[in-house]
Amino acid sequence: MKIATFNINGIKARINALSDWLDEAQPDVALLQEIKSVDEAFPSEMFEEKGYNVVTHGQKSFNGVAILSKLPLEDVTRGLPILADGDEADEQARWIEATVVGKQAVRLCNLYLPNGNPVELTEDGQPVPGGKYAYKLRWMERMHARAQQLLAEEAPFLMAGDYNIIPQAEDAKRPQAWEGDAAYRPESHAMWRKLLNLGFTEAFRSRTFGAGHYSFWDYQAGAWNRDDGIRIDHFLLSPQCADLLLDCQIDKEVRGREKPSDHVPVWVELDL
DNA sequence: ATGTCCTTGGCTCAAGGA
Repeated sequence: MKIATFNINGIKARINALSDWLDEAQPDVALLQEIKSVDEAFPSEMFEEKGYNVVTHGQKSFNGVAILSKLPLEDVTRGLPILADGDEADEQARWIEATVVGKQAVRLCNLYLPNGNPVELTEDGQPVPGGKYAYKLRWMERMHARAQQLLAEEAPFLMAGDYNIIPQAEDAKRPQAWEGDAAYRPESHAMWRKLLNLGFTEAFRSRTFGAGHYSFWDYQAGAWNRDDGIRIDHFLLSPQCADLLLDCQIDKEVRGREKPSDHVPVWVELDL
């Protein structure tokens, strides 16, 4: 089973690019982020005609996630659970879960992690409460709690999407340019490791080593032409899911096409 | 650090987000 993640940066602007990529890459499942559309405006019919089931969790203008799947999507839930006193339901559409059943069932968590910039810090270096960076870190804390719940089931599941996290220096062409950025700050790296340390396998790095592998190139300053990219789109696999991993690749060439997203698809092949 | 793109409001450009 081929499962892909793809931040499309707006469904209206990406209809053709997305359609073409689906036709040739033929993923069984596509986890989409930044659909930037309300549910009613998402062109589900176009994907249903290609044989996909479609579920969305959208909002106006920003964010929004969707799942396309050739297999039925079961037990769909939207949003991260409210996990602590004082937590409010997330008004931002960034998380959707569903289960697909191949040889066995696998739970799919599709996420669009907050960007977190600009970073605002207090005088003693703490993220300003209510600021975008504090929201990112708090969101990661909630995601961590949800991951713990799912791990307790000891069944295959994955969490994939746009993490807005550059894991290591080798994941950026110019790492020094990202120092201080919400995707590369120490607090962000600490939360990323805290997630991984629950026992996840980062699919791409379990198979490919070394620098020069990116999933995002900014539209600005000729980043694509200079291959000035970062790797921020990831798959985290639960132990039972990692055992099923056959392959993980980045569809880099998609970035060089007509009217591209600033992200490219990343996919895993699972023995399912 | 900014050589861009996407969205919306209610236009023909500006602002916010990334």
